[in-house]
Amino acid sequence: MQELYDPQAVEREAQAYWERARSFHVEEDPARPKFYCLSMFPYPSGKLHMGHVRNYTIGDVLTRYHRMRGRNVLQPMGWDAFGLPAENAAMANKVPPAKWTYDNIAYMKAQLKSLGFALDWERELATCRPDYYKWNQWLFTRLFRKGLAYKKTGVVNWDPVDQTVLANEQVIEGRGWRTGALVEKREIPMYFLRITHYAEELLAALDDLPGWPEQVKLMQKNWIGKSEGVRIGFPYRLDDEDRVLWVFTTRADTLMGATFMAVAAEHPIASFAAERNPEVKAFVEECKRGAVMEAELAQIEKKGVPTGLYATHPLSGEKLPVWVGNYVLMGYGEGAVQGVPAHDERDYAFAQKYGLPIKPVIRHRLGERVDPPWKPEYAEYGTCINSGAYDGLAYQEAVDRIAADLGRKNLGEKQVQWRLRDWGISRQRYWGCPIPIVHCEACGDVPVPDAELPVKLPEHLVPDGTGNPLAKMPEFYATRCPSCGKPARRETDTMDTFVDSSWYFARYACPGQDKAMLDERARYWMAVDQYIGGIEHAILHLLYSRFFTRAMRDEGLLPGVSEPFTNLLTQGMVLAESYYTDASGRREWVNPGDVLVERDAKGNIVSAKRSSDGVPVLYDGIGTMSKSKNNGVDPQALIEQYGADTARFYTIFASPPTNTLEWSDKNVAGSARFLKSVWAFAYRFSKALKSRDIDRQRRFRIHSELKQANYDIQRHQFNTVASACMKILNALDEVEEWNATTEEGLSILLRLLSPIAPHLSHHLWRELGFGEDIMKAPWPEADPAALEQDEVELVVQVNGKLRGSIRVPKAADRAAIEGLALANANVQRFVAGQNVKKVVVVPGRLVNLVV
RNA sequence: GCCGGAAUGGCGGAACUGGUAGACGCAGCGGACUCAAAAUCCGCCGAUCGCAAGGUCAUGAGAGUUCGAUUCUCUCUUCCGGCACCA
Repeated sequence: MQELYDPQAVEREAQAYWERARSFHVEEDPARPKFYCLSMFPYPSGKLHMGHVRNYTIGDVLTRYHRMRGRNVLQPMGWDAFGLPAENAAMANKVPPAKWTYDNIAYMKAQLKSLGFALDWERELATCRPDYYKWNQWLFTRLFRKGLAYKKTGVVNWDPVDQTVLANEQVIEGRGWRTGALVEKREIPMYFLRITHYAEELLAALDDLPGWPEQVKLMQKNWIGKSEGVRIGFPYRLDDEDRVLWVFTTRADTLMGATFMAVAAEHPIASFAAERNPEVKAFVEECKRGAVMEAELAQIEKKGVPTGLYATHPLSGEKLPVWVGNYVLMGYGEGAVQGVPAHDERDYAFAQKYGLPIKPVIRHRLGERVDPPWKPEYAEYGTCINSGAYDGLAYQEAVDRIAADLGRKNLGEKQVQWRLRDWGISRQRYWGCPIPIVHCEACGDVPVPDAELPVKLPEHLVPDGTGNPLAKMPEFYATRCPSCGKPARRETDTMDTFVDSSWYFARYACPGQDKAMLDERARYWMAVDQYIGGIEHAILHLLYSRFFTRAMRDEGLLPGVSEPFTNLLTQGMVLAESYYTDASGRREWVNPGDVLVERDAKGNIVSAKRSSDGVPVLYDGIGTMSKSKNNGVDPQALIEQYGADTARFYTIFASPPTNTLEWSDKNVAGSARFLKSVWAFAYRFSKALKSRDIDRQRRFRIHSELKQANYDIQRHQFNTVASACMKILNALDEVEEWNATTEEGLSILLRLLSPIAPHLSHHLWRELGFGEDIMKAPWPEADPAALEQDEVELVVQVNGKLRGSIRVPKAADRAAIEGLALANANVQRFVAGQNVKKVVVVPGRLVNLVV
């Protein structure tokens, strides 16, 4: 055995072994329990970043662990290959998105291979390939025929200079990112998927996902947002015609306190009023300026303007003014609300601002009055007052009675309302999956027949930022109607890339299948047993995937499978420090790898300079790795300097998977040092003369660590598993004793370490003669006999404060323990002269004397 | 603004079901080896009082429950993620 650890050589050799043995190839095997372990696939942005390394290392640790525990483990990999960055790169470099994407895939695939992940590459897929997106299109036509996909108008960000639709990301402070023009809202026809059809099921099924973090389930629950309330009609007259203005409210009990109505700027009443009233028109136009982002909308100043119209209160007959309000969302409920200033904070602010009456109708904890300023108690449930027939009723009774009374007048009924909206999938962009629809003047929107699928996306175009190039390309859009054969126009919008990623996990099960979207192999592998990815996907991607799985189930593609992911692990983000210099007048970001930092004894930064030229740099704090701040750490450099095992070990050791990980080059050196000392220890072991002795002390320590490590691995706290490896090595290394316990300990250490640092473990396992392939060795379990102890140490507290410790026989009874505790000299100092009122004994842990 | 998280030494983090706060590692300091440096090895390492034994304080802030709270409850602060066209 070589004396020095050469990670590059060890890794090359191990990877060649796995390649030769096809170690990661998997097939369906009904005889063994299956385990489908999946990490979210990457967007091929250029090269791997540390977030990828972390994500795939976590997945690989679980994959190798379950493999050693005898499961048939599938871990595939692919590419989320459509999307906006490819178009941006295309514009910047005048290269087609396809070429840029395929080049990136090739580079990143080589990087993934160099990290030694146990991936079955024979299942690789890329969403931009026709053999994949064909099935997006196929399923879309099925959903379209069922009415689960349909067309209606939707609102988009419009850049009036480039004459193009912008993504939210491309709108910066209300302006287009390339043109700087003020962005406007525009309504255009789009295709929607009817996710609301499954709203009830998507909500209820969250209770049957014990393997998901509570936090994610709660976010999804709130996002779906079921609320039970009452739909209420307020009659009004328009153009000598009787009409009804409908609102939805969860607070029908406050109906008698309604003093005004407010409608969204897009509401038909607003449009009608705008035609007659210039003030309303100006306000509606003002509302149309700006972007569509909810976060922005929610923070703008609440404003409104009266339409001049009045609606009739359905119970009191009072005339209520109808306003247009910029805080009313057209997309939620009816696009109109009742204004109850006394019991709703937003309505209160609105009424205060415009001098509208405030009429308290609920007795709240502070009494019956509503006086400025607003207090949260005003919005709480209470009994009705000033409400005529409803006085004295509590919330539920009031709602029931009011709904019943409204029902008799045909002006209301109880209703369930969802916050969840249908999913608009149309994108006016080139680099995506074409929507398989042909627009025919005679036949309308006709889905492309199966035989003509896929609708192929031409791969040679270069977008120029002024709209979708497909719409300027007759060879693409000029076609004939599949139904009547007359000339027709092909849809040029493409699908939201979230569609691509909503079912890829099932497609991995069916490599090579070109006759169907999925086949019976998907039934063997689905659902994914462990899904791993960033917390930033907690809502959209995961919800869309849950929806798609149900849509596929109902198409007969996945019988009996409703949930795609049985267990979910949401990893934290990888952060790094950022530094800049403003020597040149504007901020120039310096990569932390090029910064020399000087710290004081407390570790605070005293000064920092660029290593290349000594220019002083300033510290900007810690944040997500990004191109704009030039603080990305390139995993490639790390792999080249230390090897893949160190990169993997560090990302696992640095923090638990769910935490954010703050990058530090110095800590990497510590991980490298540990792997080096494992090698050094193995080398000395290989040379040593071994006895057959067992030493109980060390064996106890090793098996205690192992027991804890096995618990930690099950709860996915991998950083302490890495610590356990260090602790075991420390225990082995403490004495120069080469016996049977050393050998056992080393074999435990290598197996425990192998999911994290597989190359080194693989090499040493063979080198030391433990076996042919460590992946085929059984996972180590703690030996209960090794954990037995005759004596235990108990901590002694007086009034909850630590005052000493005692050693007692394992079987000692309460009285004996109490006696020993009181005999302790330091304990005596604090007990002397006082009454012991109570003695708490926690077996195996502590004694607390209360005086 | 709304929804969901997080906060422990100079730093990353540990602490099992409410039971010894700071495991393991990094950085730092002192020493050994060396002509010297690197590497390696040994020791120290929350604050504070004390010659020492030991004491006191301390888990973002403030309250509460408990024999005992980093852990449970309430209020607040700061930071992070998401908000439907970034992926």
